[in-house]
Amino acid sequence: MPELPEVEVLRRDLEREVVGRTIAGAKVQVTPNSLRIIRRHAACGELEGPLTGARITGIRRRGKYLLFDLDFPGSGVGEPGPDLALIVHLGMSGQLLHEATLAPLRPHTHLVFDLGGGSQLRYVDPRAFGVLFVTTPDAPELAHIGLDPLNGELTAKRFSARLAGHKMKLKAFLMDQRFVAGIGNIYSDEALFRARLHPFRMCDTLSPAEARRLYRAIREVLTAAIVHRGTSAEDAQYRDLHGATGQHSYFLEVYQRQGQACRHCGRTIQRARWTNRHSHFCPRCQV
DNA sequence: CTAGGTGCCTGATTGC
DNA sequence: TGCAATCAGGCACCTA
Repeated sequence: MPELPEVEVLRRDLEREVVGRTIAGAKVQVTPNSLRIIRRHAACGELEGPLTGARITGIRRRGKYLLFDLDFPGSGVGEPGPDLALIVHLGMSGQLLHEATLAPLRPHTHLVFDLGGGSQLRYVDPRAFGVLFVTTPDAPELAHIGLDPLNGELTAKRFSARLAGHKMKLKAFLMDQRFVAGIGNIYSDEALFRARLHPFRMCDTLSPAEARRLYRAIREVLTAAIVHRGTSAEDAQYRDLHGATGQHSYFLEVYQRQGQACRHCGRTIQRARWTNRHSHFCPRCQV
């Protein structure tokens, strides 16, 4: 499932391939799932209208959200900054694919953006947990998203302070988008393993050294995953802009390795349920 | 403030 | 062989 590294890989691909291009046309494929994905708009036209004729001037990321900055050639000449933003959240199974206009539409294609020059940007999402909408460039809908662990916003000091102020499990803290932006089930498990911390430890029981260890582990795990172009695990259908898989699944230490030996100490990796979600961890390495 | 539950959805897998 | 049940997960929303 797309978390920060997967969304960042996609952002970089999009920056290279679609920034500077103009959306010649936007079309919602009208199905119940498609309408649910664009549910912030009452009608397809509210999305198709504003997007048509817009020039893509930049791609930003906030946590797991992608923001396409859009400019309109005719409007606000000389005004700095974009006029509008297109927000995309991939949910569980969303894919943004740059495909030839002549290529047949895949099943579960919900939106098609015509980029001219014989190519299209397509939003495909079998489980349809994704969300897509247009808003103002400051995107007030994303105000709840917390600090980014990689771009300098989340310093070790800020992280430790936030951690100490909460009485909840580490797993819950890491997954909560208000505190650290962009971490989901895969990378919370991997970061906790790397920091040698048990997922059910309480935030306020960590020593300063342990908090720093967790901070470093988060950054190292996310950075490595970006280098490997993301995780495309068995049930994680992540694909990049060209439909290619990421290679980070080969580097996972605990996620979906339950029953297998810990590569560090040899003990069997455990899986434990916590409020409808699973945590994977080594019972010896993680305390 | 936090914990924990539900619903949304499809495809792969498991069970009978 | 075939069909039904189960599970995976992020997030919004709800109650205690």
